[in-house]
Amino acid sequence: MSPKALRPGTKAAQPSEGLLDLRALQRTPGFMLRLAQLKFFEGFYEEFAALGLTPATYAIFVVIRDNPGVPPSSLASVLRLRLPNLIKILNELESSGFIKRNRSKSDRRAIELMLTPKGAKLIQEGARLTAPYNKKMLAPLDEAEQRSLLELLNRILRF
Amino acid sequence: MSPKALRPGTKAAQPSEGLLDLRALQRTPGFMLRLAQLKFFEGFYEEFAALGLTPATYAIFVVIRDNPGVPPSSLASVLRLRLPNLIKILNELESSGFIKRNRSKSDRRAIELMLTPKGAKLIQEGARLTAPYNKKMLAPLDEAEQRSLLELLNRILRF
DNA sequence: TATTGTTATACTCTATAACTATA
DNA sequence: TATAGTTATAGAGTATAACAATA
Repeated sequence: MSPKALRPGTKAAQPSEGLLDLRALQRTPGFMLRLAQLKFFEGFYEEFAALGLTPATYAIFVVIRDNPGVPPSSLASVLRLRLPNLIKILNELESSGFIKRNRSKSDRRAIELMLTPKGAKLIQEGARLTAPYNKKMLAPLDEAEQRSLLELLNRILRF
Repeated sequence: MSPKALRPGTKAAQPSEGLLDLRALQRTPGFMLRLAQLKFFEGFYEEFAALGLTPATYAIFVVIRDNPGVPPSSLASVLRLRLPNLIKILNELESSGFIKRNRSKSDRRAIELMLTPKGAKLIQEGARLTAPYNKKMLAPLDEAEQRSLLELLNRILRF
């Protein structure tokens, strides 16, 4: 692969950035996943800032859109958020008029989450930014490689 | 691919987890990267807890080991940590006797970071856990796919 | 004046415990 | 008694501003 700066075992002092031997980290999937995720989230904030969407609220909108009536507990589970932390976000989204909470008729403890028309409009606008955003983030990969990456990630997570 | 629960546009109420339509998120690289990273970090804490290593300190040890004399500013840059946040971790690692700070002779503002023998021993023990840990995390992928994933992540990050 | 390292501090994200209302 | 949702709160991670020492 990339013949990286070979810096043998010299005791050379203060190596400056760019000349560092990072090969061990480059072979560490967890570290590379962290850097990739940081890159995607930073890019997301730039791209979606005008709409006020964050990665978390984007995912929340998408799941409610595709699963109207989903309860907070299921939503927290699939998004890997703790329920109390999700509730805080839902409170903001509801008081801003983007989502609605309905009491279930069959189990009056349960909440059914729905998008309001305002929320549906917001995620629809967000969805229009998604393709160009992903394209920019994945620019170094060709189409087949982009599909491959997604498939490998899905397999790791056993979806 | 996986013929996922097809749930057409029924207005069906309170879909329970496992029956949710998550196809949009599964096609969202940023979201899948977040889930994969969470999986790797949770697995890391289980595997390395006995040694007291975190993902952050593991990476710090590896970079100093492979680049003795590296200054904090370069370290922060490659690990994508803000310098003040890295300094706090370095203070703990130094007072625990794992690393040492030397003043540079040529530029007396600069710090050269080194592992102590104790620190070198710790990362050596940590390195022995790395292969089995990565193998467990990547178990759903065969060898070629594991290499492919790493290479795609490296390309995204232009390493 | 600019740069390296450092401290102090604020903010966001995440985690746990406890409460309510329904079952 | 157990469960879904909620509140309060503590902790970890991450951000900016300001300062000391040196260049």
